[in-house]
Amino acid sequence: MTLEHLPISFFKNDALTVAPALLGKRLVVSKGEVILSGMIVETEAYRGSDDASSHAYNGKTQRNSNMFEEGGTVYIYMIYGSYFCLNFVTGNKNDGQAVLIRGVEPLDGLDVMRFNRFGVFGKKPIDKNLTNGPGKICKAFGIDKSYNGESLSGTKIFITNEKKISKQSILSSSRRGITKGKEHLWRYYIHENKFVS
DNA sequence: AGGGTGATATACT
DNA sequence: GTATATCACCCTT
Repeated sequence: MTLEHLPISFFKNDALTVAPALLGKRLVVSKGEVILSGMIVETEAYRGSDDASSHAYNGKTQRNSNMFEEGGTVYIYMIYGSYFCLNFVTGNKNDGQAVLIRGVEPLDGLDVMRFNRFGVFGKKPIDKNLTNGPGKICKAFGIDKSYNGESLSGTKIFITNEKKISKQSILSSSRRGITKGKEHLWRYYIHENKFVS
């Protein structure tokens, strides 16, 4: 497996550029001996002061402060009291932009993921239910608030090149779960991939 | 379709 | 300090 990090400069672009470009890249989470990884298949872009449904819209708060860090920083938040969501900050410091990871196709550590999600080991066939949603990904990968503020240039969590996705198989749609403001086609996903939510 | 879940921000005493 | 509304979700029917 390729272990070359994507350069941090990759994340210092607009969220609308980074979100589709992340499709087909590999998310790697390293826990000592155990490596968990998967291919990113669905993302959503969130911008700053011009995006009413972004956490950053009303400026910096205790929860979202890491969203105002420089591109290449990890932003984790808890939603509905139960689930964590994984985001990568994009652009420059104080932009308040990020990309939410919504769908991942598991590659390494499937048995551990299955245990994290359902509390059982086993060699059952890969279930799309494992990682087809932002909360599910964090549960499967064991990502919690302790990853908030980590840099993607480190070894705990990072992104590598996996596979080139042809432009035709990248589709976009409106974002999910959005109730505020004007909605845009800022959700990106790989056509007909099983792990899209 | 409907409910569980509790952290978070904001607006009040 | 308390109260209330609001969630970038998941699971079960």
